[in-house]
Amino acid sequence: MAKGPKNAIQPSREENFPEWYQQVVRAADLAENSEVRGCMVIKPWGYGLWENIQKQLDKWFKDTGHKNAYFPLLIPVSYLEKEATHVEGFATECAVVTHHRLELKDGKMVPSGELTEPYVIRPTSETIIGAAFARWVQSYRDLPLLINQWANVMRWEMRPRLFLRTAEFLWQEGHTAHETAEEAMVETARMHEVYERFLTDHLAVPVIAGEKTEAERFPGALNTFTVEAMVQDRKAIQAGTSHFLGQNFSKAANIEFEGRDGREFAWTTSWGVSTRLIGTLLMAHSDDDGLVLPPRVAPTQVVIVPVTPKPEHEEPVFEACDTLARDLRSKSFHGESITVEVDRRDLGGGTKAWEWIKKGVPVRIEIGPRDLEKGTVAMTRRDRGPKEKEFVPNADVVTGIVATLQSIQDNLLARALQFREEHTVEIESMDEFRKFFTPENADKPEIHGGFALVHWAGGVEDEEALQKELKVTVRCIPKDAELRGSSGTCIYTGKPAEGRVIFAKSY
RNA sequence: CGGGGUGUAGCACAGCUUGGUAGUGCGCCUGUUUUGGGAACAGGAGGUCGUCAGUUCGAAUCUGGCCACCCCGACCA
Repeated sequence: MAKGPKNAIQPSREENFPEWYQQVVRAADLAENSEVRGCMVIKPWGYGLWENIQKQLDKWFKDTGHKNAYFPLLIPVSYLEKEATHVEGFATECAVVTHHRLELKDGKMVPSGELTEPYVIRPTSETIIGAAFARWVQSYRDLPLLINQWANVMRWEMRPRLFLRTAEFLWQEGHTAHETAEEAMVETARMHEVYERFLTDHLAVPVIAGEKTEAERFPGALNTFTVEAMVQDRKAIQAGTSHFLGQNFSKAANIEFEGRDGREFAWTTSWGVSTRLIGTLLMAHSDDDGLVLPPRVAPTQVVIVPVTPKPEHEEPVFEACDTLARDLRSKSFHGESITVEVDRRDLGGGTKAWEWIKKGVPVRIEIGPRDLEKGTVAMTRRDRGPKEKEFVPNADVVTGIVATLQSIQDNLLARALQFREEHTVEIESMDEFRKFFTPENADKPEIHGGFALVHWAGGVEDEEALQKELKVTVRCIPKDAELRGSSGTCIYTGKPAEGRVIFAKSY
């Protein structure tokens, strides 16, 4: 019997993290590159993850008073022009629609029927939603207006990577309008917290919540709040953002209403997360055997693999599998019935087992003839080694499954948190700072760095200089008082600084 | 947009220097034996060699144009 390699994914994370990432995406059958550069085909296993993310977040959006709606894919260029900073921020990555028909010329279809005004395919929808809000809001009694949209957007990226940065991606964008600045700020903070809670409790990804500096702010926003995660190459990834837009967009789009004391402009917010969450999830938890999924978002939480050495075993073993599947499905985990799949495909047991390992299914159960005799099953957890098989009495599987799933969920979070803490340091000098962010091997940089908590009082130019020198940026000004720490001296400018910020390399 | 590289079966690649009619591994199909951790054997299907032109009796192989993709940089919520 030929043995496969020790680990399912080559190269390992240590050897080549970006390549490992791509191999995990492929091995787990999440998505593939399409014939259109920068666009991806999201396959059922990847889309199942997105559906779970959607389902759970959507519930929270509704719980906090929002309603879903849908706005057009095409946005008149003149709309983008209305907000100066905004157009500047997105101009370089817009796909532009200029024609509305094709004509056959020399056997080729060529665009014809030029539009009088070109459209951009939405890179985000502040402007077109703003125009709708302007129509909908007449009086302070129409406020607050709390809208969310699930949609695709397009940003023409130079260097695409599946889930992390693609030209087209799926996301959710919330857009709200309020009577006062205070209400809008409360909304911004509330959704920021929703994201923080979702990443922590559902994706088991610990995040640092905080505010962006001017250099990293959303084009057109007064304040941008972010949740930043650390993934296993110790880089930061922005997992969700919530923006306080002030009156910038309401003035641009004329969201004006009859207030309690005369005409006023509304205060707006916007907030979003995207399919990037899937890339974040992957890089936070997966190992050298492939994807590792937190039970709360796994498309299938338990897989049952029948082991049938002889044809005559099939009937009783399949029956036992189906019975167990039914019993497990009758249990509920966080209010949803447990998702179970029985893999009856006619393939070698080992092959099937490894497929599910690579897909990251939290719990794998094998049932064979010997188990039928003893009334047990063989159980493995994806957060442990692939050979750590436990033989569990049948009845205990059913009674214990909820606790097992929760234990995996908790373990993943604890593990990720520990990883982040191990690679978060307070730094007091530029020498130390440079050393922290400089790989020892310049030709083939090893995994290095992490989160650096430093006192900072620099401006946009100072951040740009550091980005140029070390490829690091301020990820956020942490909300958490403990991380923020006490006042001190800016590590770069020497000016007094109110507290610490987080520097890191980022996606 | 600059610098480098690669296009050969579903995937990964060899063959090219020295032109002679298409190969290997994985995957796929059929059969037999297998099956408690990535099975073995036998047989089989699958390719206008990125594209257009040139050289030649003959081009995957040599020459030129074009196209696509990848890496590095620039850019990037």
